[in-house]
Order: sequence, then C-alpha cells, then structure tokens
Amino acid sequence: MNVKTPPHPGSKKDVSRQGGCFHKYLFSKILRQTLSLVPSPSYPMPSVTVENYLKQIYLLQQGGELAPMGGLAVAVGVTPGTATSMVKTLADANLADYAPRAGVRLTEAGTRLALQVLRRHRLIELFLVQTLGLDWSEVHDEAEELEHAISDKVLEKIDALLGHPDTDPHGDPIPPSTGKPRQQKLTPLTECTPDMAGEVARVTDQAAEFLQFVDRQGLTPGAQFTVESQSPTADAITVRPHNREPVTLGTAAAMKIMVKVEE
Amino acid sequence: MNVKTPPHPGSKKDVSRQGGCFHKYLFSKILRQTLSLVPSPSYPMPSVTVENYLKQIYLLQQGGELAPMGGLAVAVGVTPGTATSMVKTLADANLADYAPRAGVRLTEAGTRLALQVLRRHRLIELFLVQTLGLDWSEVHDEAEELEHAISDKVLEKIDALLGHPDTDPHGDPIPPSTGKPRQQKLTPLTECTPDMAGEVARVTDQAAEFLQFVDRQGLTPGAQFTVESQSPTADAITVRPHNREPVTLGTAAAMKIMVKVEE
DNA sequence: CACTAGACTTTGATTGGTCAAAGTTGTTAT
DNA sequence: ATAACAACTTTGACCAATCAAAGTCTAGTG
Repeated sequence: MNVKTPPHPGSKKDVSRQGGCFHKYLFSKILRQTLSLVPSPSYPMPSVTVENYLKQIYLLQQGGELAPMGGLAVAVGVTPGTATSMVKTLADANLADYAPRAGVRLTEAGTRLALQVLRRHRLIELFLVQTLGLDWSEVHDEAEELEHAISDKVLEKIDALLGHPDTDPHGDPIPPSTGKPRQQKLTPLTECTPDMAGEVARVTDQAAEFLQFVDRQGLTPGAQFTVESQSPTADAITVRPHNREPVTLGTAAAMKIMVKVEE
Repeated sequence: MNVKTPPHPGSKKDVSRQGGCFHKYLFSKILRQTLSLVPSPSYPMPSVTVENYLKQIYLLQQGGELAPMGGLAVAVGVTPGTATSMVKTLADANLADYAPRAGVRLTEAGTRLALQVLRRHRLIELFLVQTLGLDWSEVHDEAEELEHAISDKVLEKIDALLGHPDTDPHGDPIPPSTGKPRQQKLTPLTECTPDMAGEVARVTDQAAEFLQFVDRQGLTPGAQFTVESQSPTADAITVRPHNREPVTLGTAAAMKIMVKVEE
C-alpha cells in the first residue's frame, strides 16, 4: 500500500515544500496509525508555515516548559487567534501537545522536525558568513528564507564544506542531523564578577544593530576578555576584551552575551 | 506618502516573499498610477507562484510568440482553468498581455521579473555544481526551490564567487542583472551533416535521466565532436565526441543538443 | 469572595491558489 | 456548411493561512 499523498491529482510537477498538502497527509497518517499498517514513516515536508511554528515553539519552550501562546504569536508574527488555530492543527498532527490557555509543547516528532529546521538555519548562517562573506549581522534574515528551500542533499554538502561545524556565527549550537543536540553550559555575562576571565561563546540576539555593536566592541564569539567591574545596582558591567578598549554594558545587553568562564 | 503595503498590520517580522500580499500591492499600484504620485517604483516581491508563471511564460514564448495556455498549464503543473485565472491576474498586474484563446505574452515589466528568476535559477545551478559539487543532473530541481528564497545580496555574492559566469551547467545563458540577455546563435544537432565538427554548447532538457546519459556519452557542453553520419529518414545521427566512442541519437534526442559549429 | 485586566479562544470573513466539471470557441475534416 | 474535437474558459467549490472583533478564562488584587 502506497501512502503517498498526491498533492494535486493530475499535476505533473513535484510541488514539494511550499505546495505540499500537509493536512491531507494528516488524514492518511491517522489512517495508517489506526490500521497499524506502517511503522512510522517519517513526516513528509511540512509547509513553510508549519516549519516556522515548530521552530519558534522549540525556541520558546527551552527547558521542558510550555511555550506561551502569546509569545508564539509574536514570534511567528501572527495574531493570537491565528496561533491558536495553527497550534490546534499541529496538535492534531501529533507534532505538539496543546494545553488550552496554558501553552504548547512539541512532541518528539515535532521536536525532530524543529531541530531539522534549526540545523538548516544555522548551517546556512555559517555558510553565508564563511563561504560567501556576508556580515554576521545580516545572515539571520537571509537564513530565515533559505532554511525552507534547501534540500537535505545540499545541506549535507554545505555541512561537509564547512567541516561539520558545531556552532553558527552567533555561537548557537548546530543540531546534528540525527540524535540529541549537545548542551552547552554557558554563563550569562551578567553573572560574571570582577577579575573573572572568560571567552564569549554565544550572542543570543539576532538583531542586526546589536550584532554590529558587539562586533565593533570586539565581543564576538571566541573573544577573550576580563571583567573589570560589575554592579547590579548600577545595572552595568564593564569588560575588557583582550587588546581592546573596555566596554560597559547594561544588564539587558549583558544578558544576551553568554560566556565560557575560565576554570 | 509612503506606499509600503503592511503585509499584516501588527506583525513584527518581515514575512517577505511567501507572505507578501501581491494583490493588495496591485491595488496600491493602481492607486499610485491613477493619482500619478509616484513614477514607477519597481515591483515588490511577487509570490513564488507568480514567479513560476512568469518564468514559464518567458520560456514558452521564446521568439516573440504568444505562449499557449495549455503549455503553460503543463509547465507550471496546474489545470488549464487555474492557468487561465492566474494569467488574468498577471494581466491585471500589467505583467502579461493576455489574448483569450490565443495565448499570453509578458509585458516589459513581466519580462524583467522573469529574467531575474531565470538568473537566480541558473546561477544557483552553476553554484551547486561548481562550489558544492552536486551532479549536473540533480541541480535543476534544487534550484527550482532555491530560486524563490535567495536574496539579491546573496545572489550577487555567488555571482562574484563564480567569476560572473555567463552560462549555467547546461549551457543555458545566465541573464545579466540588468539589461538584455545575450543571444547565442546555436544549431540543433539535428541540422548537422556528416564530417561537420563542432562543440556542444547547450542541452535543452533538464530531465536527470537524459542529462546522465549525455554525461556518460561525453556530450556535455564544451565537448568537441565530429558528425559521422546523419539520416533524416532513419531518424538518427551519429556523432563521435573527441577521444570517445561514437554515439547514435534519434532526432528527438539530437534536437535537445545545441551545438556551435566550427567555421 | 467578587472583580477586573490581560491572556487566550472562538467566530466569521477574506485572500491566494487550486481543482473538477460544465460550458464555449476556433479549427479542421467531411 | 456542419459536425466533431481539442483547446480553452467559466463556474462553483475547497483549503491553508490569515485577521478583526467578540467572547471566555484565570490569576491576582483589593
């Protein structure tokens, strides 16, 4: 029994990602599970929209918690009502568990897909910086588009070309093609105390302006620094990157810089 | 007066290509033209669908002729009715001239967009072969997706990386970013006569199977050859690529191979 | 405990893109 | 001239994704 879902009977071309009819698939999947005819045939290509929701839920639920619907709506850029209805669809598809008025969490299948999207996104970012020479402040938006268009084959070529890297230009970990993502144990810069030395590991804000600032100050991932002063009451921390002028950051900014502390 | 079309009021993210609301744009464009407030502000991003229709119309109308609706429907993989209604939309947008029951032709604006799509497609193909090492038989389908996701900025980086090439791996000309595409004057292999020598310049069939065959026989673009025999009645032509075994092709296949004849 | 503000969901409508099937037209053959 | 056919268009429906606005919870606060 062939379970392929003809997207549009009579159409000649493989419309694939964009055109794929996810909802029709759901039907056949439920059928298959009910009848227990096929083990677990890996999901066909979800729509760009579904991929974006999955990715954002993944990013919002970090730590096993439920992602709040409001945050999700903002993250994917839709109204709350739209998010609700889409999340219900994801739940029907067994990609997410939805607790009305509480939030949403990815299932294992959903997590797998989200990690694939994230892997595509981050490999593309690194590729754009490393191979094509774009600035790290502009690659996030580019990757946002490309992550939905690139095939596994091309992605693995890029991965190989880059030497199977494990972080992107912002220090975000690139999930492996299979298996669990590595967990980094990093400290936010806000928790560093004077005289501590460390290395910038990750910048958790993709806004171009912030990234350009970080770059100008010499605090890109890999940069070594020493903490000069820190004061929660003054809401500020001053760090000196090696061979650079010291920089003073407010707590809000410092929180976005994750750091590996020297032992 | 700012003419930007907010895709979804209140949305934070730039939904850009996929989400862009082309029809709403049309409205504002008509407004602008009517009121003569803005000169001619270059079209905003058409949807993936519109891009595909424009590309296929361009490819079908080669020679100033009208592209037939049936052929267009097959080319974009939709039913004839769908093609009709989409072409009407393109005509309303001044991207195409539509003659009911006769066919469709791109306007200048439509042609400009189609050439951009084609440029993206062909540069991507070459990039995939040259930089990422994919086989020339598989890059067409990959590029079909990527051509709608890549920004001008990334495209021009790729163009530079490849040294501003002017043909893709199949010998198809890469349209320049502005201005008219070059016209090659090539001969189909079917029109070659015995003892003529020439060079394969272009293979006008993107089917993987055919491309693999052509590759195995040593008839990829750039290959030198001599015609051994030719007979329209036998519907066949035999050519010998330099340093290779001779190959006999039927007319249907030979027509797909375009050739530069030695003077 | 009763209210209220904010978070969330529901409802009803819209849009772009599509199909199936019925209707129309232009062309060719008899 | 007319019949038949293929190509095309029209019509009515559908689906995914969305929004606006009205409705409903729920967690606090007084």
